[in-house]
Amino acid sequence: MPELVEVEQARVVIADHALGREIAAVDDADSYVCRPHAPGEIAEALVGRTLVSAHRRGTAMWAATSDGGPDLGLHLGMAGRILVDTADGGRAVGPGTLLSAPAVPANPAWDRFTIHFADGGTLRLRDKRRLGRVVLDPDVSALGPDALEITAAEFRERVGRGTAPLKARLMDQSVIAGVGNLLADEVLWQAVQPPLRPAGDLDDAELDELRRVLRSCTRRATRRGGVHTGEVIGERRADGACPRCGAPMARGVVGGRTTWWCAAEQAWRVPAYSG
DNA sequence: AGCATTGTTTCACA
DNA sequence: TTGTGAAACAATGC
Repeated sequence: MPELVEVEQARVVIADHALGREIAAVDDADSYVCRPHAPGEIAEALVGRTLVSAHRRGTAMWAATSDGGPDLGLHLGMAGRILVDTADGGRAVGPGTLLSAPAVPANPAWDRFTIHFADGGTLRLRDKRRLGRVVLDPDVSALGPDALEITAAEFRERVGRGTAPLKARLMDQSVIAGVGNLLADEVLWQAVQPPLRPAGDLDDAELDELRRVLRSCTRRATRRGGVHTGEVIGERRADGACPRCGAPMARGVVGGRTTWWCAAEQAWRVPAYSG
């Protein structure tokens, strides 16, 4: 589920519904999700406080806490969702309530971390696959600039270098933070760039265009409810066809992830050796 | 049974 | 030392 788009949705849910509510209890018993904290450690740091603001950089998210308390880091991993029960006892809100988004998984056993507010409501990390992470004072220093905040000059400088495939460079969170596997496929298709092309080969105009497309894809996905709504995402299958030209979609592994691209428009062949 | 999965981290290697 | 790629991580669905 979560790339930058989904994490931003979750951040907004927290900002709109979870701030200022006194924390009465915390279930941090999942010692894998909460590593390296011992059970009770996060609870002790949070009980009695409130969340005061919600932040995000790439897919890393955290909430500041009152009275100089530690930041609460919340990472959604591969399948995590944030659910917040409203103070009036209303139904949970979260990305899953958006019409086009996949339904929130219902199994309570998938609640890996829960904050119980004094008003009776909760904030939960519901994560089917358990690759999400909750940690106090998360270290985000290794992340590059957020994909939505990076300037054109930074983008040219950071993305447009190296011999790694363009897609791998885009997904390198230390280069630019927030672009995951699906968004990368969508952006490269929209920009008509081969995923396998070496990142350092792009000129400034191409990099500027790539950044423009990244921004438009991200905005569009946010508007429509998630990165899965991308135009080419539905064609990521064996009999998929390019929505522009109808050519078959090609499949490969780039940057360690399954990658789909238009076999005609985004083809890349290693230039012939001409020495 | 076997493989794939919208993320991150660690390790091996050039 | 730096960059790159593969595997592991946990759990589930097809």
